[in-house]
Amino acid sequence: MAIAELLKETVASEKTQSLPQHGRCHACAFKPRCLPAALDGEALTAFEEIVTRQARLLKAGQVLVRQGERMCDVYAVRVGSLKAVDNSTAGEGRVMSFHFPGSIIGLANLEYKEWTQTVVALEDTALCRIPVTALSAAVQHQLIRLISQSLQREYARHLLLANKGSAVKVATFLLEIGANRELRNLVAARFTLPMPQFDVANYLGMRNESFSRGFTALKHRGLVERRSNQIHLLDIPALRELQTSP
Amino acid sequence: MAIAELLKETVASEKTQSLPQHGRCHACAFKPRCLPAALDGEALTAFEEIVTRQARLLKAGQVLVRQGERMCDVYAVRVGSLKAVDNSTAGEGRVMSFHFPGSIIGLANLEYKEWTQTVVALEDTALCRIPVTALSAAVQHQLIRLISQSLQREYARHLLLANKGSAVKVATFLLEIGANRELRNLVAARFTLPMPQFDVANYLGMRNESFSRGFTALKHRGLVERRSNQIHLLDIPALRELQTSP
DNA sequence: CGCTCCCTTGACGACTTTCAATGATCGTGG
DNA sequence: CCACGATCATTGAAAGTCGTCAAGGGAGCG
Repeated sequence: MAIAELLKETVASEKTQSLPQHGRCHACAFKPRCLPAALDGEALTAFEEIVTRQARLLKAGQVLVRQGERMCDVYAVRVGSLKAVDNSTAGEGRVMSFHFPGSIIGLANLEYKEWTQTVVALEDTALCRIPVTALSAAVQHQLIRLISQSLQREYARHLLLANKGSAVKVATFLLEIGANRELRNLVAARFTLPMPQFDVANYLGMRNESFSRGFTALKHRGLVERRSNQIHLLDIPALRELQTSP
Repeated sequence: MAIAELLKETVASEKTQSLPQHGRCHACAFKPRCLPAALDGEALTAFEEIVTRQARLLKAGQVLVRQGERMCDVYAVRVGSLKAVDNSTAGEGRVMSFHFPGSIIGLANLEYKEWTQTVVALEDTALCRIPVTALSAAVQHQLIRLISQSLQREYARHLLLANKGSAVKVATFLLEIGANRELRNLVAARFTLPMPQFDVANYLGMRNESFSRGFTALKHRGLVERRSNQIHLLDIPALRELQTSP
């Protein structure tokens, strides 16, 4: 498959250190570590047996699931990235979350049996389809940890949305992306944003223009650099400091 | 116990319709339906066996758990109410959630083994202590539904924090309280807020003064009434309409 | 009665949004 | 290979909202 080949290259070229060796991931043909980071050991094995070969591939812009559809599966992201958009209110929708390799899509919808968000691929993306019926016994404990984590993350986002100015929001977002990449053994300080800027602004609860102003503020302080969607974090400690004090 | 007696009265007097009869709740001496609403049938029974007699009583203002403490248990609220406050940033802390009878406290902390929020009783409150070690097999499935629900709620709050003006935030909050009371078979349109106003304002990501202005805006339109902390929703449909359009 | 705590209201300043125009980047087709 | 158009990002100025500071009012409690 062309997409898989392409993405294989991406993963290989961006790798910076040798990956942990806790068993090869059979569900994912080319590299270990493409399943949720929180899963390991026997849980990982159990997980793999469930999802083996249940792959789904999307090109940039394609829709994974649409708000209102019946939900029968959750999806684990292997490579690529997606956004989850809420269209329930007027206007052009609000980006509720981004999903990168390792995250599971649909954790907020297990209770209501239909999708409450529309999920769209931001680039060529590969996923594992996981029937909710498969979420029993063996993996439930892991699942609980994952949802709990997500909930924690959302609380952090509340703090961000409520208090902070635009520059701080931008800085926090970029640091989050970096931290996420570190978990995936990629360089934290230099990366390409897969989504357009206005998606990020939307996610952070502000207008495109405000994001732009916030970003140039950081740029003028020499904390970040950018060409197109190529981001370079020049002074991560200073960015971290921004989050707490002013 | 004095508190329990007092609260028994409260529950009895506010009850509006006969409660569903799916088995008596042994863990809760006076009424059924004081355990999480999402639990029922055999799951409820299993739950009760675990938490039987593990009660904990708090007076208004008392701290249930403190941010940073080791977490060994989660808590189910039986009667009363609490707030969960994050103190990690500067300032006087941000209210992350309120907890009413039926909700479980600690769902976001299962992954990190310590409390990330300080939880304080808003009034005299009774809880069930539930060791996390007890969260196995029998109740895990229910637990997943509960956390998933919470996550969904947090997404809804994002929509609120990001888009809306102060009046809409106030309206949404009041409607949420009403909806929650409906689930507990209480009148939705008339209630007493157990928390001071500035806690609500904080929860909604705005200043006390902004909340006040938002509320009086609703009052002038004849949608709500208030004496002290006694709230009366005069026109619930109109309040709902506010949330969507302007 | 007077204290404290909390809510309300006003005025001003800071920040974000809005509207509008310009500029950059990329893909397409000539 | 260049030019064009489309999409997206930047920048400015005006308007609106919220935060801040300050003063006043009201309810509850000793």
